[in-house]
Amino acid sequence: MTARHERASAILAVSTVIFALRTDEETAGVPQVWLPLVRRIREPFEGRWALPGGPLRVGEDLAYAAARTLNDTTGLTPSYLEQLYAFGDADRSPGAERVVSVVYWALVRSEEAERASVGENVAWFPADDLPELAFDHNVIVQYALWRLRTKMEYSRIAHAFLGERFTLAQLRAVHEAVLGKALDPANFRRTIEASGTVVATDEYLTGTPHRPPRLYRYNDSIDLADAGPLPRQQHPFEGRSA
Amino acid sequence: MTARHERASAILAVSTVIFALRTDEETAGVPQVWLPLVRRIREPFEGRWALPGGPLRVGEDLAYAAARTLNDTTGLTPSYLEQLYAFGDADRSPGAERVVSVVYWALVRSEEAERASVGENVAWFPADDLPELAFDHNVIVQYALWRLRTKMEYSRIAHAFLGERFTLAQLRAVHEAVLGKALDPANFRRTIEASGTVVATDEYLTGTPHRPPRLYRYNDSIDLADAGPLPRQQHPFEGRSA
DNA sequence: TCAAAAGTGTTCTCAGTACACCCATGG
DNA sequence: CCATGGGTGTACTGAGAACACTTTTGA
Repeated sequence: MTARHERASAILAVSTVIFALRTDEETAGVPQVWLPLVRRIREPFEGRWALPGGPLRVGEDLAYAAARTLNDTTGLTPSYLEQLYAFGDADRSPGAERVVSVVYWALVRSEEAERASVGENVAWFPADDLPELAFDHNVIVQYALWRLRTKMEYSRIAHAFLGERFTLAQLRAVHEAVLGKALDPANFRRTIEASGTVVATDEYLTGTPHRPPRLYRYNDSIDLADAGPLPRQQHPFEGRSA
Repeated sequence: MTARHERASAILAVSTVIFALRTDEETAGVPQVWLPLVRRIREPFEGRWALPGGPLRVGEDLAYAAARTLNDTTGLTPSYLEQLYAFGDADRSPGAERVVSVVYWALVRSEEAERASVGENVAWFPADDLPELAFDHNVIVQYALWRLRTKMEYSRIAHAFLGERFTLAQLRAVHEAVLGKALDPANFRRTIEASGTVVATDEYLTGTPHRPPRLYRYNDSIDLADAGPLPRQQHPFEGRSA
């Protein structure tokens, strides 16, 4: 009949797909989407790369656990964090007990991404050229990428890759990197300005070899109105510097 | 550091928000969105209405568990089932141990909804006029309703409320009920026909007090392409008749 | 022949796109 | 003064909204 107080027979974990823009040496200045992965140090899939994550602690909210575990493993503090999907198919962890993973996706600013701890067991990979990952993590990353691209087109998340002030060219570069195609500068400018998501400041970026572009800032007063009626929890975890 | 093999300190359950269109006596033929709820028979929130659901069984996929528990409690078989969100805030189950709920939302055809078991502990409610529910279920229903409305505008889920053959007026009535506003019949027809989501049959619905409308059917050959790269699992649970 | 819904045609608006062109700065 | 990206103007296109109009049935 209805729910008994049996224990659900599953381990509950939280993982996060972290996206940042990085400029590869090869791609010569054109930023691309990268993500940090951690190497597994035990079976199953020992030695394989996997999404950062960990178990949910007592009294810890899901979003908080996502932010905490990603910080523990990569040292990063995300500027955007959103739940992606709960993966719980019975066969996703062959041999071992079934794990239900509540997966989040996160964005980090480029400056923040520089500071990330890298080492033997943490490394960055281009999002559309990954090795074979542990568990079903390849599928998960694909889905997260799809969500990132889809949401980029109707939402305001691009700002989460940038700092406080930015030029429209920088904002456009974010869109281009995520969508993987060039955008018309003139039309992009008009679309963004019409949306009211950014506000022009009276500052300009100097030192360029051409006309100095105006700096803009994020317009906080605009309601996102695209995440549905779920209560906002924009920054569930304000970084704990080591 | 990374995930230990500790047990996550949470009970894992699956619940479902079930939507169907019903024609109230009061609203005189205009269908509205309704949903079935079950009455809780133990603490916490004993006596309150709640979403149907239950614990996840060993070796059972999440979507399957959603379809099974909703069938167990309401007797319904959904024509559409999709994951909504994982709710796991530490304080959502006051007093009791924290429960992480993976919530699904489902659509059932009107004929199927008629057959639903109703009784002392199962009843239907209009979706936008609910009593105070157990746990955070009011918020969950609000979110599911938002998803239903959002998805209705760019996807093909409306068919899940109807049978094999239907008129465009019936399809339009589904949209109108979900969106809560009237739509222009002429423009609706053109939009739907242009989308290629339905195919005209050479049958007509007779017995109307006016010109008999043509019957259409769902176009299976069109890819939805709106759910992202997640593997399809359209009908995880093919009803188990009691 | 009339009411009512099925179905068609026409126009308007607006967002997105393509692309020509001027502006301002460092070298 | 010139190369380069910043920034503006303008025209084209397609989707959606508004609404007038014709068609086909039962009563």
